[in-house]
Amino acid sequence: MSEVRTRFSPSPTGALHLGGAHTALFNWLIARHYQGTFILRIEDTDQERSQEKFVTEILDALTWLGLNWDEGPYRQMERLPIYQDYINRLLASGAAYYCNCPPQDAKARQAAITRGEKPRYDGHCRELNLPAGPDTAVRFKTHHTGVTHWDDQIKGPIAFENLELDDLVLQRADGIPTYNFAVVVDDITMGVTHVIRGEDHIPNTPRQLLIYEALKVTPPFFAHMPLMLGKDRAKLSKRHGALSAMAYRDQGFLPQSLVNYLARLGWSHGDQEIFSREDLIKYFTLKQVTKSPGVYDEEKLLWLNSHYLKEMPAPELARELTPFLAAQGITGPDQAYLARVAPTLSARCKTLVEMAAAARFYFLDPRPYEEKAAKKFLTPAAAPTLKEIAARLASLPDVSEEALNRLFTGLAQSTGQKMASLAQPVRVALTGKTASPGLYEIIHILGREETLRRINHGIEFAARGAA
RNA sequence: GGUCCCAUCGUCUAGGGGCCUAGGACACCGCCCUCUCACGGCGGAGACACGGGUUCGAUUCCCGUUGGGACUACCA
Repeated sequence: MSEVRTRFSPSPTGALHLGGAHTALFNWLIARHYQGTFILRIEDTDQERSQEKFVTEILDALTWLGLNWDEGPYRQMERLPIYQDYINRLLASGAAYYCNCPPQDAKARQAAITRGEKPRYDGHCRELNLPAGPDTAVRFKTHHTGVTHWDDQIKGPIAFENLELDDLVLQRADGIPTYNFAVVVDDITMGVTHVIRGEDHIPNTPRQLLIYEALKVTPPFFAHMPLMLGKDRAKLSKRHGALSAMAYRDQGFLPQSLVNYLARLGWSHGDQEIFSREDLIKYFTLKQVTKSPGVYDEEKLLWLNSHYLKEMPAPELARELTPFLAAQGITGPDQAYLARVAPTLSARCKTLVEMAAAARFYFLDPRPYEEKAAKKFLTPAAAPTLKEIAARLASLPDVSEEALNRLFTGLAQSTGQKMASLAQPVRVALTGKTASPGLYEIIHILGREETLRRINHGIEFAARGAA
């Protein structure tokens, strides 16, 4: 096979959401798998809704996800002369014609659908041979007979009766091309070999195929991916709380989690669930893409994220965690200290946001204590125990985890108290909570001095029943 | 409404005629580990939408039904 060229072509009318990231990933993966080229194209012909800030956001999101592009970003609005050239060819060959009918009214169209009618252009100007002029659009002269079909690389053979298609507008009255025409011209001129997009584009494909035919160009392969659905099984959208890729970053997800999750939605490689980027590039082919749509499941994404959090080396984890600490009021944390802190938290947290919150006590005084925790464990009865622990801790030669283990188990044996009744009051004094990383590792990281300070505060609280 | 797409545990999926007593993963439940919470380990519950064919034999192939979805613009 000659060079494989895929493209991702978002319209900058919103941020890059999960569905878009899914499509972008599949295109990127195919390009990388076949050592081809991944093209980025901005489809900004909708002047009304396109915004420059979304272009920036989309580029940032793709970059964050690690979906680097080899060509582009091309912008359709910068390619107007190219489309005009192709329009002229179609006009010249009689495959297109001018039309000055008023644009179809959106409301009227909806009404027609609910009435059970098919809203389609009546072909009024089809044979009128109108010249160019103001308020004049260019329409495609669709064959009324025959069948248009293709062998979809994911879905298999798909066919449409040409009679079902009407004469679509190729170029608006203002000279700007419409989607179905611009894609074809772009995919031709950019040498795209595999058009991989959501299955919501299936109905567009026969129209585009007819344009290829009129242009006498061999069409690329088409592959229509299964859509990503919300819990209600409808196409994922804002009302499902579908977030932009960047929002996932802000919620403490790692890009590798998202990439792994998105790759496994609609694609599989045997029973494997965890895929490195290299694995994905090595194994990803269209053959293993499923036909049926998949429901977005945040629990599984969360599981993947916790997996990658656990697996991440401490220094890197410290670096990733740093920006999230700011929200906790912790700025410019010592990276070496944070690199000791982070691994104690990584198995207990599913996102960086959670982890930053859980890291709080390592940097800040745990008071005020969590009310229930203090009430249950920092009781007057616990005060003597805490004092004894403080005393023994003060005279401990070193605060290694082994030494601490001996201290606590020794105390448990000599006093006959359960470990839990020894550990929990200390835990609350040190962290303000009943759940935390292991006591010995906390003490070891906090250091003897800080630990004693906090235990003493705990003793004060326990003695007088208040902070 | 019309056209098109889809159909295995709640979810993501493996399997594409006999290997299926249908496998894995998330979530769920139980047990173990244990200073708490997690991690981890072990175990459990849980699916081939329905009806016809084809075949010695269908989860797997064909048709239909049902269900779900997408599209139906001078949006992309």
